Amino acid sequence: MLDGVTIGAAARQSGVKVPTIRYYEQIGLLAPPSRTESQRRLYGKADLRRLAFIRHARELGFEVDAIRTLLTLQDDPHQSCAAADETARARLAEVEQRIASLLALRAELKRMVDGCANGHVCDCRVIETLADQTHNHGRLA
Amino acid sequence: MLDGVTIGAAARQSGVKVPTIRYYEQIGLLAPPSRTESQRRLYGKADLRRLAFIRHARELGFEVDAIRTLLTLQDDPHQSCAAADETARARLAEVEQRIASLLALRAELKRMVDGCANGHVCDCRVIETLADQTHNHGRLA
DNA sequence: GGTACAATCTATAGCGACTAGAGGAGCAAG
DNA sequence: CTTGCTCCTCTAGTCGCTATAGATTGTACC
Repeated sequence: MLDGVTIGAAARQSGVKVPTIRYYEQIGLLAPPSRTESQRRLYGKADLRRLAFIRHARELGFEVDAIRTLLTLQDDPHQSCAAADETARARLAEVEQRIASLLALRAELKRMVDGCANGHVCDCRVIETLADQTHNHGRLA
Repeated sequence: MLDGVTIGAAARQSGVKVPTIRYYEQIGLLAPPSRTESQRRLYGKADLRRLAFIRHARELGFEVDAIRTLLTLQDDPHQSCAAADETARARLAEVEQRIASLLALRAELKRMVDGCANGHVCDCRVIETLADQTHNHGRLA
């Protein structure tokens, strides 16, 4: 199977934008695909799967370097999966951290918004809340 | 008031790094402070408050442009607070969205990590989970 | 076949929000 | 006086794209 789909179709199917696909090729995340005579890229099934993989991982917040690692592991499945597990674990910790801080943030934003009488005159606490530095984690006074 | 603290002290007190303070000045988020004879920046109380405000807002995930808006409102408190409220509301929506997707992500990562027998041989599902774009139980190349 | 228009190509520059480095000057303490 | 820290300016790099320019090429319709 030497033929495949054009970059546009690949973009549609994978959900990765055209320039982003080219960018991934440029940074070596995606191998250069075969080309038509007129130098157009042709993507096969494997490329599409790889693209979907990348996209999914990016959506999950994995950095490109982490994805590179995962892809290497994928390419050589006999390797230990410890690295993949490690990567996922690190990410999980990160995510839980992030969730916690976003929950705190949401509470604060809610407080801010609630403090502002919706259709009323300026009784707004948004700025005061932001200016309020009782969240001082700086040492000293 | 001609004196104040140096940029290093300001950084320590506000929690904003020295180069970042200079950067904020450069992009007009912070007014150029007074200087010593040898051209060192001197920050007063108001500057420190503003820096803390900026930092707090950045921590809350406000973009620099949004902060600029908030600072303008702060500088002229007679203006309607609707804009500030609006900004905060938009941010809140964003944050709730973000939390939702992170919760989904956490579930997926947990599933991934749990799928990998901890100290054991490769039974690892990290890569499969990531490659699985349709939530089918397909295998990958 | 002609013509219009979409998709593709390369190459380069820009974005946000910093961060790092070079190379030099000032200042406080031993 | 010298060591070592802080500070100065300036430029360039980071990450993960995104946008633009200008040149082909492929496709659809007549």
